[in-house]
Amino acid sequence: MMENQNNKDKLTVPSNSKEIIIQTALVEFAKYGLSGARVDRIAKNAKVNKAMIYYYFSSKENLYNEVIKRHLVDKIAQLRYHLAQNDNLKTALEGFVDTYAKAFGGDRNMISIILRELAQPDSKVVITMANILKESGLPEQFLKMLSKEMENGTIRSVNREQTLVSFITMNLGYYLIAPIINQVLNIDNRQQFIEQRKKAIVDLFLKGVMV
Amino acid sequence: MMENQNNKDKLTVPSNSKEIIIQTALVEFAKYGLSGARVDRIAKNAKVNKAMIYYYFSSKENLYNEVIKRHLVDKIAQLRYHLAQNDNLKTALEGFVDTYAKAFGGDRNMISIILRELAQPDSKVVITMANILKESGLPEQFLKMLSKEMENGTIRSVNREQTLVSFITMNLGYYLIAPIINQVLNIDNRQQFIEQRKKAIVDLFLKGVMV
Amino acid sequence: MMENQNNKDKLTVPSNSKEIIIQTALVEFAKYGLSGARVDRIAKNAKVNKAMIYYYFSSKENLYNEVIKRHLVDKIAQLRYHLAQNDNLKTALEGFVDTYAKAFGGDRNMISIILRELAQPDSKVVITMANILKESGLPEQFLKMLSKEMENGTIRSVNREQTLVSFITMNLGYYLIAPIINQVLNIDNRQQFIEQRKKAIVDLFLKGVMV
Amino acid sequence: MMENQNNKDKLTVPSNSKEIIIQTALVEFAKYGLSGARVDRIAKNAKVNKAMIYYYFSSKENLYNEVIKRHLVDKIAQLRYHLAQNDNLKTALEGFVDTYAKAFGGDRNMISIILRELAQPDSKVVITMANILKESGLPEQFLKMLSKEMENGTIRSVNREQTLVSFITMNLGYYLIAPIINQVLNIDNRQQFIEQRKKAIVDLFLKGVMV
DNA sequence: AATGAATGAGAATTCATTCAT
DNA sequence: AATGAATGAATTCTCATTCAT
Repeated sequence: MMENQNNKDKLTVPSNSKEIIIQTALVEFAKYGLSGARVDRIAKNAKVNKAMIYYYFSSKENLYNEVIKRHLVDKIAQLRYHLAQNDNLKTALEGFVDTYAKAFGGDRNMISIILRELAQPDSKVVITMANILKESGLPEQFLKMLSKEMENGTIRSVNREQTLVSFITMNLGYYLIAPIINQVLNIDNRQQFIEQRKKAIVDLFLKGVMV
Repeated sequence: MMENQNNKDKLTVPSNSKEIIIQTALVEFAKYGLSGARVDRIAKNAKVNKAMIYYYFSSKENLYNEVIKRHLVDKIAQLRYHLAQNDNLKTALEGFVDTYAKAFGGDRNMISIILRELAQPDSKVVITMANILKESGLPEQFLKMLSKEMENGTIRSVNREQTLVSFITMNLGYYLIAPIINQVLNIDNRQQFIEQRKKAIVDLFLKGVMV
Repeated sequence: MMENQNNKDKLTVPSNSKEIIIQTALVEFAKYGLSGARVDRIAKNAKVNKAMIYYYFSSKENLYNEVIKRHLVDKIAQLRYHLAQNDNLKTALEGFVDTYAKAFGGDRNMISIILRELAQPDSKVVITMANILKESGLPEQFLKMLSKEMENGTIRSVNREQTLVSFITMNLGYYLIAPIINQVLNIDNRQQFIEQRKKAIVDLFLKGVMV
Repeated sequence: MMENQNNKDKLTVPSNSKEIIIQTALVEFAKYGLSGARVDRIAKNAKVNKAMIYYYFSSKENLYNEVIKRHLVDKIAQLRYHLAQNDNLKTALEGFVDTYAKAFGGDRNMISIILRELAQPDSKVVITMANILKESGLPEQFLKMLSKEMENGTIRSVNREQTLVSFITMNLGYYLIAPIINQVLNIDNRQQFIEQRKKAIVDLFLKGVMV
């Protein structure tokens, strides 16, 4: 009886080594990539015995996949959660822009991991990401919004796919090449720049598609 | 150019192993990154003895730097060479857009390498690239162009830096995340998409900044 | 037998994990040998917690010894039990042959373990087995039987040790190299082959030693 | 020119590390089995850098297979070479018996390896051995010899397969269980025992099959 | 008895780099 | 320039064993 109770108590406080490993590994993989990451270093930084990493994840590569799964799911969840309500075009765009900023403007670790994956032509992670995006319905929703506005005559006739890509790249693009941009333009107040960026994107885009 | 001439001049034609190694290494580094690249594999693919790589380049890291130097210099040269003449805003933009397409729309190897470098916060390569860009005067030139057009009243008053970033990301952004975009939008004719893209960028941008 | 009774008598039926572990370990050691066996796998197959194996057996090697002790004792017991009554030579031989078939024709696990032990020059298990055999009096009994028959003039004068070895190897030998024999001779009905074998051994041996 | 000559000279004295590794590994695998063998120990005993083992053999398992290939080929070659001429039954048998003694009475290393393989039900090595044996035609040749002699009336009617198995096990069997036999029968002069054994086998077998 | 987590000492394998020729 | 062999320091992964509860 006491044992059962103990077990139940334990369930509420499961060993958090696994979590610590995942968090530590995220940073390691972001810094060094899959091949450059060192299991030893992860273990040391996570303050766990190296064997525990194999106990929970069975291989470095698998740990990598788990890290991505975990954090990508988070990012996607954010995107979905902040999904703009389609009140009118402007507020919808502002919603999107804000969501990008929230998802990628903060923690740079996942950005690093994604960049490295983008470098591999047939990366499974990229394929998965694309599929998740597709299935999320977000791109379609954006395209439909454009169609509707064109029909309404609110915006001029544009190539919808290209317009979508323009919007995405204006948003995501900065987060990807931030290290270059920041240096070229001597940006020191990153947060302020992002706030300006959000406005500038909506501004340029809206004017750009208006009749 | 001078280099080419030198090579051709030499009567005692040196083995072109060095060149072959650089080309093979480019592909290897693009595929696997610096830490994932294998000297063995480069040697095998280049069909040279592994020791020769050390004979010519003394270390893997040095070979990597040589590869980047060589191909980045090429890219920068292209950017400078195609540098738009400032006839009027539209043709200038078209020139820029075309230059991006020429520089990054073809061989994806350097894109991969750059993506991986962008993933590292303090990448020396990124810093170098940023410096080269800065010193090239291209950003400044673009900003000045905007200033002039604003003064002329040709375009409306905009945040110049943000506008520059928007323009760059609309251009470069696609090449960076092409693997995702292509899959999400089911793009099979890449070349055609790029042609459309060039027009769409200029179109959206021009309308976007017009008074 | 006494052991079985004990187990059944105990009202506070102890968990039979120990037994299950021994049986599972037998299979594991037979398949992979001592060094190839995995405590994890034994635990998993026995459906017990790995630590329980150490609780009961304190080490892998000790578990191995327990397994051998248990099953070798069984085999020896069988050999003793079936020990032929020395009515006449033929029935005695038939008894022996039958005993071998019963001891080694069924479960191949102990055969595997013995084969691996035979592969080690100074295997303690082999030494123990030899001692048990020696002390069992079986070889001596066989040799005496031969002596008596030679005195009686029932069989011709032969080297008794070699004759013993011939008899043992004809019996045991098949069980040891069965995997090869079965394949070379395309034997599919193993049981039938063993029945034939029993007759053939007695037949060849008897004729072979007759005057 | 000088270089070419040098190269040719070198070809006559290729690095013998590979050979040394194979010989050392044979002993290691015989002693400890595949899973018990240590690459470190092989390297140390062979006095080569551990990495060289992977340079030549790419994995421990592959080294094991190469060792077996090499030495099994040797053994089979011996068996074929000593293949008895079918003058008459007795000399043929003597030839066989002698061949077994030559093949298995000397170096015990391969015996150990074979014993461990026999312990694994679906050992590829065992299957290969059986196939080689089959294809060698030896068993068939023996069976045919028995048939002919039965037709001639030289020997009595016997189950040919069983008779073959009896002959093989009388020969091979001793070499397999020598550690037990030697101890049970207090054999110290192994070589002398083998000489006696050769005679005893032929003697018992011949008498056993005679009309 | 029983469990999940943890540990530490290996053991296999890899790989950049160097050497001898 | 070129090659095959060699080296040594990692690096990933394994596994018997133990601990805390």
